[in-house]
Amino acid sequence: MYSELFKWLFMSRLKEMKEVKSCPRQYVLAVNDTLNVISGKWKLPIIASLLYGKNRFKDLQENIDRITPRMLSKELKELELNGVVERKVYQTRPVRIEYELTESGKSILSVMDAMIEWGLDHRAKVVGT
Amino acid sequence: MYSELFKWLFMSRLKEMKEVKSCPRQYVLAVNDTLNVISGKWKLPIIASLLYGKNRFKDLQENIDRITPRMLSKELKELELNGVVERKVYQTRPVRIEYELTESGKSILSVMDAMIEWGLDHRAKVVGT
DNA sequence: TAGTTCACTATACAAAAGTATAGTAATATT
DNA sequence: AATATTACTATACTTTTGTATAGTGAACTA
Repeated sequence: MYSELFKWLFMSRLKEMKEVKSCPRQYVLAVNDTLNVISGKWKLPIIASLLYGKNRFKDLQENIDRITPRMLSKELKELELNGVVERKVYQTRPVRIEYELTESGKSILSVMDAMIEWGLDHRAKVVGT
Repeated sequence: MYSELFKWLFMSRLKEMKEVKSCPRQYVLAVNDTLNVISGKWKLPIIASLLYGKNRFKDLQENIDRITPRMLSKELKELELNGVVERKVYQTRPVRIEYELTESGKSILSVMDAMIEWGLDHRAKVVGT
């Protein structure tokens, strides 16, 4: 488990560098990578939609309530840059463009699992007290 | 595992409600709760700092590089509202105020673990290809 | 050939998130 | 009595993020 080590995390933001020498820098990067992929209003709905099977621009636009083409386009580009989504161009006439989750994209469900678990637990604790 | 069910998630943002009837609504809430707690520029550094043992306002301010008192105050209030942090007032003269992570706050490390794991994996895949 | 679909882009704007800088009130220290 | 520390708050501003609305160009369809 990383938890013990995580206590030494975030050295980039923490000042007392001497004491945080042993901090695993790559963990900070890993957390930031993950947050970049899932933060923002539309990233998760897009990922969920792609998991759900909708993969053309139009499909996504119809499937995700109130998203504008600008946002959809922008977010898809970012997700592609981040290696989470792949844009495939099929050379039919007319060309058909499909967006697919990469392996990494699909495996982000593991993070969702952790978030669901924590969220449910937390809600129970807060309501319970 | 929640993964299979997660495919039916995000009904709040998805239009085709008939097909998503079986969606576990509480999972969506759980994910949103979790994201609320960890998103923003300063939430994780604050949580990390508190784990690390720094718990007075001044400590946190010195420990978190470049945070302004306005942001620290604002974020601590939000974290308190969300049940992640507890503000304790000790009736000494002068009063001493300490911020502590609640049980929920501490357990958010499990989410971090998942994010570290995914982030490292993802980085390896992206660099590796 | 007029209209429709697909896959976007452009421009302008509004709202949310974060920053900079200064100030306050209570107490303690010299 | 003057200065310092703690725990903040207030005001104004900038940056980032997201929205609204319209338009483009290529192909297809009636």
